[in-house]
Amino acid sequence: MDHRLTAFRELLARDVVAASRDVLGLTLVVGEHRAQIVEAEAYGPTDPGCHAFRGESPRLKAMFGPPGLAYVYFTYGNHWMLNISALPEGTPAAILIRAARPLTDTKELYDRRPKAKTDRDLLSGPGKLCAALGINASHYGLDYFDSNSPVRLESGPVVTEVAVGRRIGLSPGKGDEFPWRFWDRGASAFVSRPWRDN
DNA sequence: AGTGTGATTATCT
DNA sequence: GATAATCACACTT
Repeated sequence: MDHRLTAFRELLARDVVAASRDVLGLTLVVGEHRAQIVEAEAYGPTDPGCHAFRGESPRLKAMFGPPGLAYVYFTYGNHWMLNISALPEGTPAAILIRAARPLTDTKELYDRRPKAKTDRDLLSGPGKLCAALGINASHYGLDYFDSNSPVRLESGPVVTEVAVGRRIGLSPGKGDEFPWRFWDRGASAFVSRPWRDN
């Protein structure tokens, strides 16, 4: 593991917000596909927007586990979401991977998302990303730092132009005002909501 | 570019 | 029985 990825791993163990910023630029590898992460959000303990706010449950096992596991869940009757568990075992936190830029052949991604017209439509949202990459319950709990894992992280450039905003989709009063969403300004065309800081 | 709404189901109260 | 870390489409400006 190179320095960039090692540094991210250490940050992931102690600061989920800082890690959500640092994850930008890293390479998400799913099977044969590779994509550069361009948008992410932090969810942590004492956060009303976090699924674990009301304590542990079977679904949340990965979030309560050690840092670097895939927390995958299904929502709105339609969409899978892909997260990276953070903070030490017993402390619930996660990074929601919201958008990425394809780095490898996109044929299969288009097959899985027939409505996509351009490469920017493939991974520009957490539900779209999971659909295009084929993420589902079978990926639950996988280790992002295991080089044999079907879902893993590899190194990538450090992103210096990082924009910050409020998290998307939270109800009023559930932490919707926390500035815990980060995206790569230089890749804004591949982000779920590129237009501005808020 | 922005607003509103329906789809559809696992999970928890 | 209510809710949800979304998406796509229709409609307005």
